[in-house]
Amino acid sequence: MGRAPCCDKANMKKGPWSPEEDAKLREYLEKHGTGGNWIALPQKAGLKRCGKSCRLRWLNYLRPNIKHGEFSDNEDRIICSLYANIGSRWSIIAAQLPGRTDNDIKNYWNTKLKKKLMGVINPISQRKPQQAALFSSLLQATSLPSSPSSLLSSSFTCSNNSYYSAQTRSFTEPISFSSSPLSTSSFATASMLQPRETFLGPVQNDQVKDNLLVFGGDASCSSSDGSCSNQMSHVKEEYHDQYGGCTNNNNEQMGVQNYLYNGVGDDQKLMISSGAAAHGGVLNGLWPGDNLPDYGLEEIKQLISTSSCNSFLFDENKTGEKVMYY
DNA sequence: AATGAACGCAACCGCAATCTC
DNA sequence: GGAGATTGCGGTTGCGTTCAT
Repeated sequence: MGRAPCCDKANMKKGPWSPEEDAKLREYLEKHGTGGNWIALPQKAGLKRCGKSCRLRWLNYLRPNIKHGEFSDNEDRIICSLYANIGSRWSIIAAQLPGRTDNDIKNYWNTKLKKKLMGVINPISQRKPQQAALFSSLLQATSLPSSPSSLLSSSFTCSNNSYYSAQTRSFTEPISFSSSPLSTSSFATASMLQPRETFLGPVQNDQVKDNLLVFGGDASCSSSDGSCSNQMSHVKEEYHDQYGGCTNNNNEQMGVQNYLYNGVGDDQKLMISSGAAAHGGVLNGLWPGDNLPDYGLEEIKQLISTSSCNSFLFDENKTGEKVMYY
């Protein structure tokens, strides 16, 4: 049985919003709110728009406190950092940047930030030995667990006594991570596991200190949809893929493993696999090689980890205690 | 000045998750 | 418990603007 369309598209206006439409929508929402039903809203508000379209317009543009314009360096860094660890989870990234929407960040990433990073990827691709050394030093710097097994046997304790068990690969309920400091040994995975509201609060500008990113504080709802939904079901899947059964990317994962077990230590294994498997990323060679037709997620992540963004991830002056607080 | 290419951003689309009845 | 409705999300597209030739 087919699914009914959310609205009668034939009678719906599409395309850019006029100031009049904006005014109608804003006025209605300020008076009545959404009433919990976006589908019915356009009719009530006297708009010939799809409910989805209204919702998007409100959340991406009309909603109060939306920040438009240039992204700051701190915001750049935050985006880089989170992208390197969680990939294109724009809503989660947006939640860390008050006033920014996921659409904004997505656009910004696709049009500017990615290119910025691409500008330095070529030189890196020519430095395999150095990169290996860099990887090594980065991993040392980040104090990752000594082996994947140490992670697999770990659990994440949460503020309200719920926790994630790697052995059972499940969360107890209720799910909530502590916002107290976590060492980077937890970061690679914990950051992928966090529900946005509880684990990562919005990053305040003054929270980026001494090249260390500090997360915490109140949650925000800055996705394009303004949503604050719990991400954990998705995260569970991700984690399952990562350490359990990666069904979609077996080849890539095998490729990772082959590489890992031939070339690098366990620390590296963890770091690489956490990114690669979690996203089902395409590994066009972790070392950008002779054939590099396109830069995949991993290359970008690698780049982020090794170049322009890493200065805030790692305190370059303190090789012994490189701890990020989240 | 004209024109085509590149860019940036708002909006759309489709799918998956969640909710409601 | 199941089906349909609604919401949330990320990828993609379309179009206006800017830039280069």
